[in-house]
Amino acid sequence: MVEPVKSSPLPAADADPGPKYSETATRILDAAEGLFVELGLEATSLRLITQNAAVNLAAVNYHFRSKDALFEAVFARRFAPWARECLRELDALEAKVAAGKAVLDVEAVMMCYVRPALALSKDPSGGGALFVRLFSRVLVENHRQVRETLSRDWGHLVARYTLALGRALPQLSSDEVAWRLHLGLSVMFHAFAGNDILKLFGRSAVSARDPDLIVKHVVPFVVAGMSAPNGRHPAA
Amino acid sequence: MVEPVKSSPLPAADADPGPKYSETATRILDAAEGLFVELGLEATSLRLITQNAAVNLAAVNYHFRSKDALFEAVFARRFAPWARECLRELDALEAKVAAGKAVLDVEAVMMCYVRPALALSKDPSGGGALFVRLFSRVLVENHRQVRETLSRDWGHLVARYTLALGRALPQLSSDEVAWRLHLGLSVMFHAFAGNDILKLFGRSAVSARDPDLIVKHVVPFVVAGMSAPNGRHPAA
DNA sequence: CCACCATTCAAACAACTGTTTTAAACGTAC
DNA sequence: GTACGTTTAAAACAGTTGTTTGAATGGTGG
Repeated sequence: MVEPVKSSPLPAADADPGPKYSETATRILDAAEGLFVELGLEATSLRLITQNAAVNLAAVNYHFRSKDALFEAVFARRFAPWARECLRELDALEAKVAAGKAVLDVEAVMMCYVRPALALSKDPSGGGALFVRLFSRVLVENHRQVRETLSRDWGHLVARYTLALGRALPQLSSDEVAWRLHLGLSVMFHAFAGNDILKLFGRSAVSARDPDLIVKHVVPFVVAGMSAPNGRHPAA
Repeated sequence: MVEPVKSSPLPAADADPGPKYSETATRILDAAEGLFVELGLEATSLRLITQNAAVNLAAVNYHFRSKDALFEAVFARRFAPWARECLRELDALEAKVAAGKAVLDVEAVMMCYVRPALALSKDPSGGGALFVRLFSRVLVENHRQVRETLSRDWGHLVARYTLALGRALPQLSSDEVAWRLHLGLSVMFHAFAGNDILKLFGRSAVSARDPDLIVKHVVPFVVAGMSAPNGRHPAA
């Protein structure tokens, strides 16, 4: 359980490092993370968490207020740095475009999502890969608290992607841009999360979970989907 | 709670009608369905179910063996007819193709999924729309029992789609066909389930849940994505 | 050394969980 | 009428849940 050395090439002076946790709190967060992903919030008991973390039961309510607050902390610990990286990617792209050193096309915008997601999936501590799956649980389980935090603190992130994609697809209405972003992010999100419907049927020929392989297949798919000609409804 | 009249134009002689439930059992299934979707399996207590269904607590263990078996029954009640409809679509398409009355292209194959999914979403009882969301819960919550049932009884359904898509995309390797099917089904599945990531951030410009609107936008996206030129990895 | 703080610990709290049991009522078919 | 499958009712079962309590512990600064 050695903390990985921060390897970001640019320290990003304005980055809020976020709260620091004691060793006990960190052990709780790590244990809870894995269990929440595997079993879900409701099916994971505090006793199982503290047992896996080798800490006392009361430590959870001491360091975090409640089980729900613990879940929020587990989520926020990974989400905030990731979202900041997404913003940095968008900033970098727009700076390059402004300087005439890059073109703002669909692929460039999508790579601003793919690169942070790929970095997460390859996080050597394994926590990043867990987080992606945790995120998809949040999506379908619809946790009220997390949803409020996301829309309050990170709504502008979505706005940034929407704006950039709109510039890359000027021939589409803003309505259609929103749909393309919705669909495109959906594929990538669930691809990285490993939410494989075919696997449910025991018939997934998609080989395992190599993040680079995911990128290789998902990027052409999404770029083509997003760049599709204007939607006309095919005969049902 | 009036049972909708079966409106299938073709009775499909070989269709297994599945188990019939008493009125009490049906009321339990209906109440459980809504609660499982909204709260999840673990967070839904039998007492809440029986209270919503206005039946006695013991009725659950009488009609279904256990809570887990009830969940399976809730899932199977909607899944089986839907999967049979998918098979019927594939049969019909292949018959048409064999007779020279249709071409086996990507869109035709995908419509064999879209039409049943659309019918579900428009189910006037509302149960179909609930089921799609329940299905996505099963996907991320990874219920062992349901997974076993699906791979045992319905694995061939996936094989059928894979085969058909492979014929529609003869220039792709079977590996790439599997990836395209995985990604394409993923978009459609989560689109119909309403798993909207942008909504999590409170910034979904995607107007509501009109199933026809979903089809209108998702079909061109998926067809384009699936028909994308062979994947080469763009520079990270 | 003592006081102070944060932390840990075992124990207990009331509430809720799925499930079972016992009993009594209901309608229908033989 | 008697038997049977169904349903209701109320109660109890043994476990587990999140949370709280109060005492014990540990190290740091005065």
